[in-house]
Amino acid sequence: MELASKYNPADVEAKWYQYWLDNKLFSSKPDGRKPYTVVIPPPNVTGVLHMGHMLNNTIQDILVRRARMKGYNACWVPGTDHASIATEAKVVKKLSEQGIKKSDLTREEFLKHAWEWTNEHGGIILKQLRKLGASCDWDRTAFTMDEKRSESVIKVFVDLYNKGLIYRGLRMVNWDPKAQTALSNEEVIYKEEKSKLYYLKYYLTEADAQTLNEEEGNIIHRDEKGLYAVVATTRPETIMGDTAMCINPKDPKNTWLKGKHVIVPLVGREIPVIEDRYVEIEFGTGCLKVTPAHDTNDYMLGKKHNLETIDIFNPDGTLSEEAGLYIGKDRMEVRRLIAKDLEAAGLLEKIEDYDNKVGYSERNADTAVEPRLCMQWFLRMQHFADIALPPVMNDELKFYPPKYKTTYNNWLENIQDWCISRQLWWGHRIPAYFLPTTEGEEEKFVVAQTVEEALKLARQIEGYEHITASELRQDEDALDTWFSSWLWPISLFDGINNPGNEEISYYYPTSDLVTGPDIIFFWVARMIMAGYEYLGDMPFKNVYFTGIVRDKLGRKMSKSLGNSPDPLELIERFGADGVRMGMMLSAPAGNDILFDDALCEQGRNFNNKIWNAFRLVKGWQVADIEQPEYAALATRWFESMLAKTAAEVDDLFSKYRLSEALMAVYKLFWDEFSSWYLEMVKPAYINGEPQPIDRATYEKTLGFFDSLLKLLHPFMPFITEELWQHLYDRKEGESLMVQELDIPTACDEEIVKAFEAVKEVIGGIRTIRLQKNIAQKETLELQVVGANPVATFNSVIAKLCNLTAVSAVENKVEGSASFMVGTTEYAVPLGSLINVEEELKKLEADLKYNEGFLQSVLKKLSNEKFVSKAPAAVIEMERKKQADAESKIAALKESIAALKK
RNA sequence: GGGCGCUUAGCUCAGCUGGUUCAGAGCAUCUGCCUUACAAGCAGAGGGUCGGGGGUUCGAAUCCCUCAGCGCCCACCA
Repeated sequence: MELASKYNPADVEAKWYQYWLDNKLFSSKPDGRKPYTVVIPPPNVTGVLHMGHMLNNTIQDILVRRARMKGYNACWVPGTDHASIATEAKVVKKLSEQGIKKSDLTREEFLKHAWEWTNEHGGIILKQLRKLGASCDWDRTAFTMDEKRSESVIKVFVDLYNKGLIYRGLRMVNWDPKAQTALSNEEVIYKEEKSKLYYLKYYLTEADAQTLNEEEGNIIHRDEKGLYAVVATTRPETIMGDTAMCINPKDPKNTWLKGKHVIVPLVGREIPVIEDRYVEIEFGTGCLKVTPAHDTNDYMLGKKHNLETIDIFNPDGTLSEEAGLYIGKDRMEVRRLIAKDLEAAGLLEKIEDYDNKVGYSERNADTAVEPRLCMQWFLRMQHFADIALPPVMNDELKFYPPKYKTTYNNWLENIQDWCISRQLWWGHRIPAYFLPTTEGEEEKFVVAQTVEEALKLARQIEGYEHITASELRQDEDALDTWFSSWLWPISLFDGINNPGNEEISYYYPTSDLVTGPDIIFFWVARMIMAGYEYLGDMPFKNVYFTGIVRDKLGRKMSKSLGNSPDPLELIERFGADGVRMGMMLSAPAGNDILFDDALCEQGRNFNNKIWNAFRLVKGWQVADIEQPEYAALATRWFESMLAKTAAEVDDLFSKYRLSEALMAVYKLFWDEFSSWYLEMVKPAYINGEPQPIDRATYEKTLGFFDSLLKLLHPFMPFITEELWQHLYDRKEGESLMVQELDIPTACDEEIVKAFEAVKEVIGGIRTIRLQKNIAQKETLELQVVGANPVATFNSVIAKLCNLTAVSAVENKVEGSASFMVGTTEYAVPLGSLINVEEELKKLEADLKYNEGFLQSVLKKLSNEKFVSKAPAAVIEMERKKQADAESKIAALKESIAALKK
């Protein structure tokens, strides 16, 4: 067959992917083999493939393909996540572009739009993964909001409610005013921000001012309008919600305020001064304004001191009627306005620059989260922390790299209840049904999987015996997206709806989870919790945390920076295999990877190398001739190299050191196989005619190639399949991806070691050729002074260096260039070509180094403490170093003397 | 404020249960080659007092202390 001199990935990738699909090679069903299971971290259904997905899925595919070739029944389950808040935001945006407001739609109408959007964009990302070569069992493709998954979520909600682990309560939650929903603590990202600290004047009430004795202190603030306290705040727009001022009881500078009342600036409301140790004496003036409705700590203070709560915000972040001022204006605008108005009214003492942290919504990066008091659903987490912590801490379930155990431990030890309700429509609707109640009466509800069951439960409540379904009102809220994702490893095998079924029993616990450390709390920890709660076992045995993909300057990839390459375009430029290799070359587990196109280029170049090696081997004419000695040696040596590397790769995979495993195979192919082995066995040309190769060597070489392709396949599936198909005649339906990776790992260390010396000898001769500018075509001769430790390989050395003879001599001839390998001296007679002065210089430099080395060894050996305390083996080693150095020095001196004659 | 991690060649990293001439790899660089598999290549070479300082030890990139710089996570100083 004719092969181009350059590999063109575009020619073969689509073909082989389709071939794998057609032959159902990705599909998995429970059988007698051991399972190897991976569940994909489901990307957002409307998402587009980015570099993070590329890294993540390349790693998963490498693990899955390798497991498959190692004899496991490999099952990689793909799917997407409905990503409630992100998707809903996208749909809202799209609708608003069409002039439709969400508030004008009914829930049903909105969901219709959302499903349309999902069906249109959904799964694009999964299609893109195919270009990468992902060997997912596509027949299993799931969606967190498909029927089975939804049913599982609802069932779990009801179960946890019945176990008393889910409760409903009025709490201070993180409110996203843009999406108009509550968020969990984990969904809030705190950012350092340059803001202002406003010092506001709170005047004492006249009555209180009069009770104050003039002499009581000189720290009392006074101006023409009276006595006042100063409060420092970053949020002056919340003063309408102030219901107290708080001081620390131990704060001497504020004792004069004890028991007094002050007037909220602009608002005019009279509020009490309360005392609480929570207040930092050193911060600002030591006076804190308390706004129980709009700050978590203030809320806590409010509860403790029985303060009134005034909610001055609407859900969208504008000021409400309750505020009394600035009604309908946005909170951020009000901050600017009120500062001016306070200033104008002489109520603003000063403004200082101040750095503080502001919480933002994870999904609406530009929206500052507003603490807000509202009724939400919560999951009690202590129970889950208790079951999920030990298995990770005692390494039953392993984290790679293990440093994330600390992070995990930290979070679980300080666990807080999980706010699971979201004021969204896109998601799993909470299966709680409210019963009609009269004004002022406490709300009543039932929780059940269906309306029918809810009705049954409702009718058991006194006074509701005759209630009808239409009188039940289902909770409007949806569940947090992660409340479905946490069941993923279980729900994919229908283990919630159908416990103990064949699939869940076979595939669970899954093997490896590959994900980013950014979702360790959102997802990883919670899956572990759900796993132990519902199956009494871990959801996966190992977690591989990838790093973040950054650009080569170390910056995060982002749309706004424009530094994120389009993965599909990269695949077009370098081929999927090239890109996969580019991702893997610098991706040790847990380390951020600094992505650079050059790495993909390296991958592409490697593909080309493999391709051309294949062209060489398949281009040989085979003849039934005797195997030359050098070829027999070469095959014996490479067999050992292959075994050695296979063992090394096994070990590296067991430690999840994938980039190092790839590097080991890369070097095996490029250096050992191409540069050494093929050069050794390659038949010569005689009179411009290529000579045939002997059959034994040829067949061995094809066998090596086959093994190399197997080792490489998990990393670069396409090119390896293409070449494997051409290596021998293959039957329709056969594929490399299901071959067994069974390379023997027993290695002849002796020959490997001996050959390292041979390489050095050959390198020595090549250096001489280069330095003396002697073309490879010109033959040379090699003399070995004294015993020849590489005599076995003489035929190999002769072939690679184009030597007429390798001979052992007592003394090398005059006019030869020499070098040392170990303690043996090698010489290449060059006659008049030799430059005595240069040669001397070289030898003398070498001598100097060795004498210095000997000195340091002798110094060590003459140190009595060393000799008495170091272990015998170490001392022995030093003695050997000494002997070697002495013998080298003697040889060098002899050479120098000979040259000087 | 607490916790974790990092700093080794121009770049990205490995080595770190102390001792194999241990100072390594890949890329980049330099030199010579278009040699009939591959210039997306071949052959060869140079390059680091292992962030600074101190200590333990016969011996430290490796263990301890300290300083500096960087990164991440957690936390209710408005």
